Amino acid sequence: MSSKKAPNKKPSARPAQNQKPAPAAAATAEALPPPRKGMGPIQVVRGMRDLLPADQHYWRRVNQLSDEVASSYGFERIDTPLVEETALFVRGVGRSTDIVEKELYSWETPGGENVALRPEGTASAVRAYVQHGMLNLPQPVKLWYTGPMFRYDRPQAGRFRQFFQLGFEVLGDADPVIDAQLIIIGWNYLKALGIDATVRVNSLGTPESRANYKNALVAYFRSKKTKLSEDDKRRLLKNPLRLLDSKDPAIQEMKAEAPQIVDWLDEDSKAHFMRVLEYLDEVGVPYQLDPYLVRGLDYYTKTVFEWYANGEDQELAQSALGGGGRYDGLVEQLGGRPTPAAGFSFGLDRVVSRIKDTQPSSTIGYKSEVFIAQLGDMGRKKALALYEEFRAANIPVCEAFSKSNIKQQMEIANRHGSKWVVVIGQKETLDGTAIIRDMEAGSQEIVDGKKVVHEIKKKLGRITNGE
RNA sequence: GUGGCUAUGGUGAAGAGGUUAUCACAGCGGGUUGUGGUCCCGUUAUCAUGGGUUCGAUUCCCAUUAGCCACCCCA
Repeated sequence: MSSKKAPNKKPSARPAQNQKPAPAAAATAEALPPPRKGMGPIQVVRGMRDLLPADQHYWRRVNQLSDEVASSYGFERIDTPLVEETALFVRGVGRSTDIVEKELYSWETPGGENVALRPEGTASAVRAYVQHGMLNLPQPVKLWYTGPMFRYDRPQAGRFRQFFQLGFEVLGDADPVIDAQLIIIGWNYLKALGIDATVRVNSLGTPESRANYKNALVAYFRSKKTKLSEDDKRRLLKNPLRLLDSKDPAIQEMKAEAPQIVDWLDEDSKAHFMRVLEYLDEVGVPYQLDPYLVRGLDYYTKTVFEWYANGEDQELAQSALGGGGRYDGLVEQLGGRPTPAAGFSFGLDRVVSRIKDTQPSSTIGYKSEVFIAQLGDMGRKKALALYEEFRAANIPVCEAFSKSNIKQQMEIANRHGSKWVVVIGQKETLDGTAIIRDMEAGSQEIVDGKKVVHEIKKKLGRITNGE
């Protein structure tokens, strides 16, 4: 019933809770859909994308493996909200990082809260650890998660505003074996997907040793200030460690003479780092020492690492597949007791695009070995019921019930790669039979309508003579 | 946020300042309503959006938007 003419009732399907009395809209009832003047059909928002059916099997594989790997290493899944208080990321990730400074999707709610779409997962995991008193659980607590993250970055190949991360976090343990094992997990994960990658490792030491090093570094580059570009000068002030990452050839040269962080590590950090490397050696995980590796988030201490895909095509090799490290200060910084922790994450979009490149897919779409074709209304009814029988028997089966033309149905069956087609028409319904056609041989036989599923089971080798 | 390149049907391409914008693939329909993968036929585009130059633009110019690339940064 349409309530169009109802005099007093607003036909609003979805009454907004705190709707303001939009004055303009009241005047013209027609003006509801915003007229995107001159525009074509609506498209995805910039930096966002659809994961189409054709790609889903890659994602399924990646997600299944995530689950397997995580549980085989004793990690438990956690899902945190996509929206958190903005302060969580400001305090967690670091105020002066780009992620917070210019890439945060944040806004004020109608209730006046400052919230943001999560740009990464660690801060939320730590927040949950603190909030739910997980310090009372046997330590360490091992958590893993996967889901979309959001950064208002400029899109590029392998870089989106909504992207998917797989993350592992180990909270409540300072032992270097944790760091090593995280790297081993990542290594095994990539290996299982057939991705050839190298992990680069470095140590940033404690906040104190890092600060000392930073001073030394700044002093060094100050002395060469005249050779620095504007960009690099800005970085010198804001985030000097990043200078080491610069692709500027001038910097590359200066780097050689620059103080190296290893020389500034405190004894504890140095010993810690050595242990990590020893463990990696023990397991035979190949790694690359990278004294210039600095991560973009402020919370890292001691061990840091990043994965890069090996191979010629530099486009993808440029951007990290994932990375992580130890963050011994973060839990305290977010209001918990001082708690050591470490973790890492993978960018699944990049992982998927990598396996797409190296391992092109062959199978697309839903595959089943049996197709049910029907003719006439009686046949269709019978077929509909038969479909349920197959489902109950756990036999993958497909159909095209909306088609009445048998020819078309055969065509579709063929496209699905079905090996057998069960045909039920007027005649079969009346006789209580069904036709089973062998698509490869091109032959067909008539069977008892009640035994169709049984016959197919036999053909699929699910029943041996004994039954 | 800065700079460069690009923008033609669902996809991949071709195209010229001017009457019906080509080609391939996919899709849908059909080849006399009970049988497939070949074949044949039909059908599928206001040439990204807005503006300008011109008698005339999809083709030239500008802006916008988006994609890609480099920077920045990162997963």
